[in-house]
Amino acid sequence: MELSKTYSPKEVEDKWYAYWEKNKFFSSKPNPDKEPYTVVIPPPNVTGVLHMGHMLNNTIQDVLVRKARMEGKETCWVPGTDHASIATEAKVVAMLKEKGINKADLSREEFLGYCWEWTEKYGGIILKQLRKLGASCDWDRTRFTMEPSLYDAVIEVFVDLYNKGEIYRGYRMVNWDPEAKTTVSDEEVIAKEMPSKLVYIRYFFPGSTEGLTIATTRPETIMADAAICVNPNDERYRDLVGKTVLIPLINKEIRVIADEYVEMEFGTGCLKVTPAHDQNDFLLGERHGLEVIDILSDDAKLNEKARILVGEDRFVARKKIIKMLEEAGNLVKVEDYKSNVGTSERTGAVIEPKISLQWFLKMKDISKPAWDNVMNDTIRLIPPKFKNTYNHWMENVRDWNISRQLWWGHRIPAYYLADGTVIVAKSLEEAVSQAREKGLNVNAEDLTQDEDVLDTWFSSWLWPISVFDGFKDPDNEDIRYYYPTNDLVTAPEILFFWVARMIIAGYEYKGTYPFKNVYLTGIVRDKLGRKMSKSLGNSPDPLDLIEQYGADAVRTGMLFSSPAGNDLPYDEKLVEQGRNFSNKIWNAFRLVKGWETGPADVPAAAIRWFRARLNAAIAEVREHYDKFRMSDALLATYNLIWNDFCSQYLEMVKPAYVNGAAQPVAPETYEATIGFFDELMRLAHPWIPFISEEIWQSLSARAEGDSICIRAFPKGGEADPEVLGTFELLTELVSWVRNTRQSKQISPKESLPLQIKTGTPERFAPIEALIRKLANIDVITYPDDVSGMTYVIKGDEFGLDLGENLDAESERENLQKELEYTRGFRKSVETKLSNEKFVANAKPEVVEREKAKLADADAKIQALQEALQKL
RNA sequence: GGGAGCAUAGCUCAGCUGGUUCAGAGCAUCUGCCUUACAAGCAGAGGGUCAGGGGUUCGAAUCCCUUUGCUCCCA
Repeated sequence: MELSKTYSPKEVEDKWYAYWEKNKFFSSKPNPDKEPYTVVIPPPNVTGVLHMGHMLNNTIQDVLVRKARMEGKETCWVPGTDHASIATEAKVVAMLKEKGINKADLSREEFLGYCWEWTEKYGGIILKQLRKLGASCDWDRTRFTMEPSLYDAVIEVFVDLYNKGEIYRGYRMVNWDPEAKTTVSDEEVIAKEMPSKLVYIRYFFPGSTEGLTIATTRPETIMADAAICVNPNDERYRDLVGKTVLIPLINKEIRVIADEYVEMEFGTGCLKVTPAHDQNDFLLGERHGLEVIDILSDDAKLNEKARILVGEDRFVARKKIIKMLEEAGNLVKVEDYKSNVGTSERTGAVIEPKISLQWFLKMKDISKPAWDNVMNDTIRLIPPKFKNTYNHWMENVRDWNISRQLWWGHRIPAYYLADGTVIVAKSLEEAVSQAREKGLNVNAEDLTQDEDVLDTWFSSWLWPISVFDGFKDPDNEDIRYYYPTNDLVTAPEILFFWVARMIIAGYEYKGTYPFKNVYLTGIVRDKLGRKMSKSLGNSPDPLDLIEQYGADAVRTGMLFSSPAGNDLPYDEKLVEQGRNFSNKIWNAFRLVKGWETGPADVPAAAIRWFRARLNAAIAEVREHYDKFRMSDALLATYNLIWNDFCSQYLEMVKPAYVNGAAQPVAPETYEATIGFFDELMRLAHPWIPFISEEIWQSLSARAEGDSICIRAFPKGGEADPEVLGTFELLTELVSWVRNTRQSKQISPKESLPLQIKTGTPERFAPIEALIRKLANIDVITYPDDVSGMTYVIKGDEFGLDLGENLDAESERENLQKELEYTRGFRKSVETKLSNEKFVANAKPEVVEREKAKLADADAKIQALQEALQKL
């Protein structure tokens, strides 16, 4: 069969993925005889599509999972999606708008119907895309946060925490999106620097022409002022504390208070305190018992509490009020100013800090075990630098606002009576019976359920438990076997939103950690260092990349340069490098497959060497894996295959051509090489699952239903240091010959004679054939003296007779330079060794090493001197 | 404003408990090759005050202090 010169991944990848799925290699059942290895996927948005961040994150998971599977563990990678309240609702609202339908005109049920329709249409896309990447998830276990079992879990947990007194309802400052008319979470607020005005306004004392001046960027909120605040250490205003001033235009009397929060240097040092419309002012208001006056309606227009400008939009009011203040004689001056303004990620509207009635989860007590067990390394964060960030967050943990003014999601199971009494229960029926138990004479019609839904994270924090139905059926086989899971791979951006909260839920509901290791990936950035995003249009489409280069190439490309926790500066060159790697492997395979076996010499030394080299590399790769150094593990595998196997080993053993005909290789050579190739493919399989399977299947006859996926990951063995040392010598010698040819412009095709002067000719005997082959040497002799171009490795001397090509003068110069360098080197080693403190303090093996360096240098100097004399 | 991190070759980064090969890898550059697996390749080469300064140590890219310049998180 003729094999193409270049590897074409497309058919190969589709073929093998279908084969894997058909044979259910990725499905898992609890097996008490095997050690479980479990990973839960960070659920992507149900209506999302695959982006570069998913690619990075899921490739790392797949590598870990595939390796564990090959190591014989009962491996279970649970896939799924979350419902993404805000994102999905926004998409559905936009879709309806295009059809001319307004959400406000729909009933809750009608709207949810559209949401489910949307979910069914787009919900599976991202999971299909993960298959293209090669993700070895147990697809039969695919879960969704809105499916019945997981939905019920969320409701159950809410009720439970409410009954434990951990959930309460209260007024809090939230990020209000006046366009979407909902609360948005902190991470959905994007700070933008915007030009604004700093307005200086005079507040007069009652019945006086005296007053004080404040500076504000929000003059339209003065009607909501509850106080003026100054710093208690501020000499200028000390006397004013306790007095009152009048709010301009509405002449309302407010107090002057003192608090260290106020910065004396900023503005005039006087701060107007508006508890309803600023987070810090709200806290200040709480401390000083100030009134909260909300003058804005849900769509950010002034309401009747403002008394003036009622019905005006906040930005229009801002302009108008400046003019009014000027006319009333309260305006001092207006300065240009730049301020950071929060905007909504979804709608772009300027976020309004707003007092609102919300549901909260108390965090202080419930998060304690989650805090402790990360700090004491029961759960390891990788890289560990994130412990600092985690600690800081836990130290200052704030109550979690879990309600969202949306419809798509888990509806809060709180039921209200007409008088405002709240009953929290799993269902309306239970709420009714609960109310009756309390002696209330109510029917279902008397209860109204809370309109709001829960934050999406309030369902995904249960993910590692709920995917195994750990709430519905707390003692089932799956949860007992798979929980706690092993590794979690995710982005540092959601360390608190998701990871910390899963740990909290883990301890609260299972009494133990949800996973052992948390690997935090970096963020994929473009060449300019910008985060890849759809709106910037700087992200390649992952599926196009896979189409163009193959999934294996994209996987390796992503991982070549992505140490844990560090950002990945994406460059298509990396994917190209990945593709080239596939191609290299493919061509090595073509070479080996083309061999005919027959009577021939066996390059035993080469085989012995590669065995040793392979063992050393496997040990190195395993160590990198153990420490989660993914890029290093990949690069070690890559270099082993490309440099050691292809450039060195295959060149050593491949048959020569005689009279245009390829010579046969010995059966032993063929067997050994196929064996190595097999092992290399297994070692590389987690990184490049498709091509490794393709080649592995063709190396030897395989049974139907067999796969590299389920074969053993190489364990390696002792790497003979003697053999490795001899080959280092060989490599240096060959490089020198090649280098000499290059600099003297002698064709690689012209063979040369080599002289070796050594005290240990037995070291060279087994590698003579290899020297001949790799350096194109015809005759090797062992004279007492070498001549021509000479070279020294440790104490051995080598000579190449170049005839007229030899330039004695430049050769002398080279040797002289080498000699000087070696003498300098020797001197530095000697200085070290003659330093008593060094010999006394350094570890014995370090001293031994220095002594060996000295001996080597001595031998080399002697050999160099001899060579120089002969010239 | 509070906290954390980073600075090593033109670029992206390794360098793990201070000590062989300690100044590395990949990409890029340059030179020579279409050598019967691979030009998506082969064989070579050049390139660095380890951000600046100080200290600890027999010994520092590595530990400590400091200056400068970036980044992230929290407010």
